[in-house]
Amino acid sequence: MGLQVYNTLSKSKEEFVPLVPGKVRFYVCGVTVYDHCHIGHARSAIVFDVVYRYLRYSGYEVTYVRNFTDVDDKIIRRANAEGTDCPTIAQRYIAAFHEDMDALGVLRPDLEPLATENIDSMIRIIEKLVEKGFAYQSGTDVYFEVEKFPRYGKLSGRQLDDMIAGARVEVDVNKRNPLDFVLWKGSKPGEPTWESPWGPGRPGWHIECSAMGSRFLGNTFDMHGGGKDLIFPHHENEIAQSEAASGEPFVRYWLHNGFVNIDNEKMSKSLGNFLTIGEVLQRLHPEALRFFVLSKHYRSPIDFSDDSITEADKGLERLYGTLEAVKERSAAGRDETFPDKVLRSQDGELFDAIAAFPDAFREAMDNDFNTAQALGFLFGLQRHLQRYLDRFGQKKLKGPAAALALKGASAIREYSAVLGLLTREPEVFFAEQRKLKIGTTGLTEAEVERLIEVRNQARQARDFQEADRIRKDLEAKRIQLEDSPAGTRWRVVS
RNA sequence: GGCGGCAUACCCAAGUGGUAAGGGAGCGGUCUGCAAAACCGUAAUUCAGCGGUUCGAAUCCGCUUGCCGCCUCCA
Repeated sequence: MGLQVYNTLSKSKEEFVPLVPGKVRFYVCGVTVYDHCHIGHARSAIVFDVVYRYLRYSGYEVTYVRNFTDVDDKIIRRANAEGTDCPTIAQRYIAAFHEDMDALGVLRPDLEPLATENIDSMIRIIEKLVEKGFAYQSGTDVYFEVEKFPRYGKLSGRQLDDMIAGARVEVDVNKRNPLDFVLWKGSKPGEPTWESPWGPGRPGWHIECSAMGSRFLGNTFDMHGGGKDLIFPHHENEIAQSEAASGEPFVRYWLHNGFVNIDNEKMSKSLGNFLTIGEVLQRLHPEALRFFVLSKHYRSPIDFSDDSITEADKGLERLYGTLEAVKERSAAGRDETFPDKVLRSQDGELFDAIAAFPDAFREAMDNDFNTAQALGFLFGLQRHLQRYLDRFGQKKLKGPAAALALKGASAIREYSAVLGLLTREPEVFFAEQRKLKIGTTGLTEAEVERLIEVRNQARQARDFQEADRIRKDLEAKRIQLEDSPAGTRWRVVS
């Protein structure tokens, strides 16, 4: 069985069959660039990054588009507040977004279109909608008339009547139906403006994604992703506009990721429990944030807390710890190759675990991107590998013994790379961890290293009382020492 | 009011009809000068409760309880 994905449209898992065999056209709603991104954006970006990576790993040729909404009320407001213009604001936060994504190891999509560079496409769709009678001009605005589109509500599972009955639908005298949404807004003084058949103005939010999606991926494309909160109205409206205009189905599979809560509360600016990606990366390794996100299924809500990120941190360190051990202990014999029979004779259990791993990993990922299960399998392989290393005590591995260990390590790295994890050399990772956390201890790296040096001299002189005293002092400052034949390592514990 | 989701060991979490993965914490052991890390062992006769379908259910159906999200800009 191949890839199964949960499709919001059918509310069930479906076999993924791309429109064109071997190719996937994939669109994800990007961000509105008016402020720094928060960890909710990070989750969405990481989740769909893994979808992208896994599709490519599975052999698909993927065209991945993620837009920037760079014209919007919030951007205008911010520009006015700062006495500058919208492009300045947009460019600043696009740069910040890229900085965050790069730090998180989120791959750049194949295309990152800007709304403001696709106004013509939007106008053409709106023209077609007016022509076909799905849209009407009212004053200086143009609206989509939801009652003209019978399938309205099919994604979010709502009935028009139910929605109107809800108390929170805004009343607007310009609209024929309160649920009609704006396609084109007549401009007010001081706002960015484009010429159009309906006078100067700017596009509504929903039409942007319809236009960029169809322009770069065609009238019908395979996958569209975004946060759960976009299901209604944004994605519902995209479907209505696009399908009304083209007369073709818009998207085959809709994927939506769950929210991030903070200490079991919804993250929001009004609650003040808002964490930007930049803030979190001040104290948490980017791969640990990734690990945290991927340790739970992408559609479920996830709770960000000190405990949950500490767990993620420890899990990652365990994985990297084994990679480091392999690297240190298997230096010799790196270039030698041995037949499987020879490798298997070193340790049948490890050899078989390595051989069985790819299918297990794929099975997990094929099941609607079950990264949590995939991670579980990764730990299984890690344990086999570490157990194998431990069999040799402190001895260095050579020849086929080393080759088997290296084979295990490269299996771990190959598949964790599909998750965007374990992408660094282990010693680089641990050095980054120390650098990140040393600030919370009140010491500097140099001070710690000097104390370790003093302690090791004491140990050499067999003055264990002094050595243990230094270690205890460091421990009190949350610095943990590990003695090994390769020397003394240290880390900051949470 | 409408729509949808969730409830699995101390905590996090996978499991979607065949007899409970994994991680963290704890406890015991191995290793170690002692530690730490790692490894080994240990933890749910049971999956919110009740009823039903089935040879068989955490998994399907119904009801009950509790929690959460969306319906307004939102990842």
